[in-house]
Amino acid sequence: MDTRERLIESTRELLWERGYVGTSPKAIQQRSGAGQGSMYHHFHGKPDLALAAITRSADELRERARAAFDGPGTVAERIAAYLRRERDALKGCPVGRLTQDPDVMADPELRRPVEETFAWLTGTLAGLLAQGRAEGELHPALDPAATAAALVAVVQGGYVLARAAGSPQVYAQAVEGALALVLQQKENR
Amino acid sequence: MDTRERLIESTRELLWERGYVGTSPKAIQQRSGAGQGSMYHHFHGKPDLALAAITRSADELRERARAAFDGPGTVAERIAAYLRRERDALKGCPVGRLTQDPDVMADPELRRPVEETFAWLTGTLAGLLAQGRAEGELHPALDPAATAAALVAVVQGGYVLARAAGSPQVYAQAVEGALALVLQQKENR
DNA sequence: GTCTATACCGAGATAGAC
DNA sequence: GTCTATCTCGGTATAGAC
Repeated sequence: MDTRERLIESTRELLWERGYVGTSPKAIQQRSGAGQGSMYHHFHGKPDLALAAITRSADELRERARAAFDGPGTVAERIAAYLRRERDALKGCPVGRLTQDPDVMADPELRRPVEETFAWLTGTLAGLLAQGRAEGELHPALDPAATAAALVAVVQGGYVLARAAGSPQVYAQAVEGALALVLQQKENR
Repeated sequence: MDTRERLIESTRELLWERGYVGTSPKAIQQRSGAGQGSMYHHFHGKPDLALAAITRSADELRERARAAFDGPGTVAERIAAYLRRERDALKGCPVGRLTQDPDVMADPELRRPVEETFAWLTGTLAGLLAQGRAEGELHPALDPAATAAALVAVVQGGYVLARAAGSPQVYAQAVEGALALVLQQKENR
């Protein structure tokens, strides 16, 4: 991995662990093993480097979600697979976390990937839910957009609960609770 | 409002807006109108002041939730009232946000109020759900603890979605989606 | 209780040598 | 491309006068 690459990866880790305000150029340099001059040679500064890191994290999240959504099985199974996918609940969501970073939200460039990621995520999930409803797999009264928003929110909020409790268990509990509500519609249909 | 009080309130606002790492003593002094010496007279430093602010925010959250939970109406109505309560979705949760602050989570003293708040919240909500189930108001197969975790997560995650989208609408959508899933059980019973 | 002075360190970046 | 030197500012706190 070359220097530029190590800088981006180190920044991704630090943004995930400490957020934008909590991440200093010096910390990035130390973790990546790159020197001061090296970092400023490859990037214009902290925001520039952060943009590269955030964009990559957003892309990665999208790909992982797509893999579950496009996987095998019924709509319900694919949604369950997405929600139950192994996650490091205590670390939280590398993209969702940026939402709490005032400096990220204040910068349109840094903010865009975050905004687009969640728009895509809820939109895609809503499409999947609509499909499941059309195929009679889900309750006809189910609102795809609202349900999609609720499910994505459960994941993001599940991280909050897990971190607050200091245990990943609560995350799993929240997800199972939500899943039970969605899937139960099938049985009651 | 005396100086000490203004210091606490200003810190609460800043922690809410910018988090712990993003809040400097200087910023607190400016917002509260208190001088350097004044702040260090009333508090031992940033962590001490933050503890007072966090504790108060946690207490406040608890009281507001209790008001909804103990309000009039059926269990379903009280839960709906809690979820639909007016919230400043774009600002997020003053307590949940701290969960993303590495320095807060690393300090047991600062962390405790956060942990306790969510434990109480999910526990209380679970009790309410269990009551609703016992009284035949909710589906007998509903898991109170898991459902409570899911609902609290929807609120916390709803804030994330709202901030990502830059619009409070998404928050409302997520909450309504979750509520529809929970209440629908009643109709299908 | 509140003020000002002072101190030290890290954040964030630039300049120029190699 | 990478290194070191240097710069300026703000974060965080202490000391002592008033």
